[in-house]
Amino acid sequence: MRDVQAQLDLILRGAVEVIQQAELEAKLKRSLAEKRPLRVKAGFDPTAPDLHLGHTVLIHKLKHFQDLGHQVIFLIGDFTGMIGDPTGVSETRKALTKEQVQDNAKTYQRQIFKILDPEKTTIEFNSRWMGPMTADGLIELAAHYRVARMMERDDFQKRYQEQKPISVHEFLYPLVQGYDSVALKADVELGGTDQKFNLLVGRELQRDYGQEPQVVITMPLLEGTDGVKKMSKSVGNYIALEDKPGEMFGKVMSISDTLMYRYYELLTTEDLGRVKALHPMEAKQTLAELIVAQYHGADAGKQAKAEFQQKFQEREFPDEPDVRLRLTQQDLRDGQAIGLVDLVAKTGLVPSKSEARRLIVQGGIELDGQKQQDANALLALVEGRQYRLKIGRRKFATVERA
RNA sequence: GGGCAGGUACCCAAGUGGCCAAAGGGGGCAGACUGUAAAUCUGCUGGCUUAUGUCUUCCAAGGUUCGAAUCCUUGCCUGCCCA
Repeated sequence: MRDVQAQLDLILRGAVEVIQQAELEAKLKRSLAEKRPLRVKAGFDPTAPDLHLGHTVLIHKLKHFQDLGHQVIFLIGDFTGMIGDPTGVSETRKALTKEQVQDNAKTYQRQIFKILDPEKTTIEFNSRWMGPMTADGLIELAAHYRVARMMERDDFQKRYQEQKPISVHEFLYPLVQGYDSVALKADVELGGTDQKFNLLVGRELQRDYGQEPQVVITMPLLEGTDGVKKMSKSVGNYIALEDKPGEMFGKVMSISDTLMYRYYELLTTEDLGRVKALHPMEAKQTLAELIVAQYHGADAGKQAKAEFQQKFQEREFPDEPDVRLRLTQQDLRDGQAIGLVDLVAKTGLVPSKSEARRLIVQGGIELDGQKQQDANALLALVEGRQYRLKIGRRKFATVERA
């Protein structure tokens, strides 16, 4: 184990806030002296089956602790997941069923080991202690915190002022998360900056339960692909760890340059000075390749890059279209031609015929490289020939007569 | 339990009897421009056999009316105030 200063350097990298740094130093010092690794906890809500890059900011930080020889606890909030974290939401979240939570939790375990060392990682479920807790226990827990303190929370207050609903069970969420730290005797808890309130509840509860309060380390929230809102499953601006290589690559490429540097900072170990010296597009492709490689392997990274260049940069038709359409005799009018609108709609890459028509009129459709703008066009397709249909910017289909 | 204010398209939100498939904003999609982006500008954004056509929409079910997102009744949901 490295000395305190060396550990601090790594631990503080990228961190927004440490509460309290002096306590952290003391804990590290003692850990070193007693050869007792710190217990480092980070909790995740299994609200959706996929982890995304936003979560990996924390997971990377866990990895740092792991590399320093500390005990990393990946806490799956299967119990809290049924409550739904009210943090940052403007309305009550829907609760998940037990089955959903379990399925999602399984996926989580598979995904995090692309970063963490499975041998050295403890996985916990907070249902282990929350499940058996009786109503008495819950009431006792609830007695440890005040409503006024609860309402200090920005999001609760905002909702309250805006006359939006707050359910009582949402108050339980911070309490349970805090109690997790008690149950796990956590020395350190990691979380996003938005989690600060919940993390601090942990400190207070630990103190109340006679434990030394955990050190809280907050990490920045990674912005999603839109570059504005935090990456989140519910907003849909996320890059999932299990996105297909091509999709993952494409999503990374669609982010703004500013955001790209942020991703470099938080998701890689690349030297930022060196990255900034590169042409932005080069840098972005390298980033995309790095990320794909981490989750799908080096080959997949290279391949995704090559495909992307072919498909978008060279504006060539990809080897693998999204859809291969084979038209039968019934699809053709008089056994010969097909309306352009019908053809586009038949690929299923467009939600309705009206949408297909709109795309045509707006110049979003190309057949064999030719822009098609006549919505009423009838196409006579030659048998045995393959046609290439480009729909919008990123949808491709091949068409032939069966 | 009582009083009051609300529930409109993916989201926010306007609309209080016909001119409403429903203003405006956001988001999304497309085009131009580019570095494949971002930013910007423009257009589109319920479905259908594309029609100055038609069908289905404004919490739900009934009702009034030639005609309802708009009025009435009941129900469900949300918030506030009082108890």
